[in-house]
Amino acid sequence: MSESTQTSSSEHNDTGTSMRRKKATRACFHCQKAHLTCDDSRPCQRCIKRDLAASCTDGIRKKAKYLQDSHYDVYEIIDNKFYYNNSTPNPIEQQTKYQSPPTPILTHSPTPLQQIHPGPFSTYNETPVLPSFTNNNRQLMLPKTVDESVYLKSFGRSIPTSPISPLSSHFADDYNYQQLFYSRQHRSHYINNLGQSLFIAPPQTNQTVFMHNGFPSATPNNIVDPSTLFAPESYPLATVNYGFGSEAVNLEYSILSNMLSSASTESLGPHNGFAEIGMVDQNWQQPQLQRTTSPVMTTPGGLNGGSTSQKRENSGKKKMSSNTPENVYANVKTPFSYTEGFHYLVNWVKERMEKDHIERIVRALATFRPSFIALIMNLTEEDLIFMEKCFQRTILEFEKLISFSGTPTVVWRRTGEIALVGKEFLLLTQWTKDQLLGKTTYIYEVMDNQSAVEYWEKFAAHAFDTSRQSVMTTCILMRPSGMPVPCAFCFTIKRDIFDIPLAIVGNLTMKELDAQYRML
DNA sequence: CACTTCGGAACTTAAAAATT
DNA sequence: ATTTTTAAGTTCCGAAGTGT
Repeated sequence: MSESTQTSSSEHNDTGTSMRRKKATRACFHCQKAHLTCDDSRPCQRCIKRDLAASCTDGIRKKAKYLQDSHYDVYEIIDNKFYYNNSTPNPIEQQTKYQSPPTPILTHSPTPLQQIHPGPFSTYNETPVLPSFTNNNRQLMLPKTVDESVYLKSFGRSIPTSPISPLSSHFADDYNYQQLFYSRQHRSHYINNLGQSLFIAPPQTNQTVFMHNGFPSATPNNIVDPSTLFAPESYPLATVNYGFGSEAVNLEYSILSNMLSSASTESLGPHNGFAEIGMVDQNWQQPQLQRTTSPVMTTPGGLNGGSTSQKRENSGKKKMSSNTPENVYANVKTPFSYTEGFHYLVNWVKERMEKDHIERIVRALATFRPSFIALIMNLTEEDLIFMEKCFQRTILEFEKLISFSGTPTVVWRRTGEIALVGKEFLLLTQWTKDQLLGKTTYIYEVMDNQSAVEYWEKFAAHAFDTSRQSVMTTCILMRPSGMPVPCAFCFTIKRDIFDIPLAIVGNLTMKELDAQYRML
């Protein structure tokens, strides 16, 4: 302890040869990976020497453990009301850890009461807890757990070299391996639990969907725990007890098991809006992943860094040939199948992400799934076809618009499938139009892992939040060369007439790197 | 002999516990 | 309220391995 003070205090008043050099406040990705001395400049000296200047970005830092399992990662306060989104802790840990109730999600405006509840609440014998703000549990106190506060704090003491570093970071596949074992001990505990929560067959539950007035609403969340409905602490119309406790688990199970195992639900035919989104429970307790034996999954892609970019040999790319409104209306004869996209997402994530990232994405998906189902369930095939026409028609309009804007822009579907790219985006990312549109490419595939996770979390949080359309954030795009491009990222969710996200328009501008180059 | 990899010591940070 | 302890994370030294 005294050692360390000595070292740091002597750093600039003493020329002694024995003096230890000051450590870099933040090692770059390459140095971190190589366990070598870095410095605070970007690109750092070592990277310059090794010709890695272009990709010298801040290394990844793990979120502190106490923050890792915080489910209040992203808060927003809007009109004194309070949304949360993002990763809930591993339910198993959570059970013991959080005596405190989940934070209710307030909808921005009263909407018709609607409930979807995934069966019995106490699968694991935990009683649903009532929401309350009076609790003084640290986890419920805003400033402590808000991402931003962490951010600010770190600014307070030592200014991070990269302003975007706390939010996103470059995550190369091979590095996942190291990450995974970086701190084996406490991690393995976490991973084991997660393994269980994700891959052990869930108890059987029937999902019931309650609608109010037969009226689907655009409420961000619609799980209502009946026991909280009449509780004084509960909110007048739509209280949420979701993402916590057993429901969360069930939903997670269902979404995962369904998405991972079910054969294509596409064949279910018309009137089954469920199939359309590919996130249905349709026999979800049936082919219950054979994984029960090995709860700890090995992430094939992530662990060996091997299967880098095995592209799906996309079967039938439904190209949007129509380039006039007339064509759109004439040519679209079937609904667009989103199922494939969601399945692909799950496989993609499974293949190249670390356990906790998988978990976060699955949770994010589970967050909007109920709303999705509620909205989609009473759509007819015709509606779906109509929506697809709308989509394609919209794309046509965007196409014109985008050609005039100078901002790198991409438009993708709710599954992430890229539908339109501006030339500035191509310049920025160095992908060719053909690479992105020629075969189905998903927006998260051109992001680094961390950014992909964050994107899905943010999308989940805003998918059904009609009070705001745009989300500002940052993300790191990956060039074909593997070079990360840190960007400011703003995306806008365009919804269809049923309030279902239809298209997402993303604007990206390069960040940080140009600043670094200017420093040279 | 140069270069790479990586175990683990040294250091940093921040929460929790102890002390005033 | 302040200080100390504890726990968990990060950096990078230097030993060991690999290539030429």
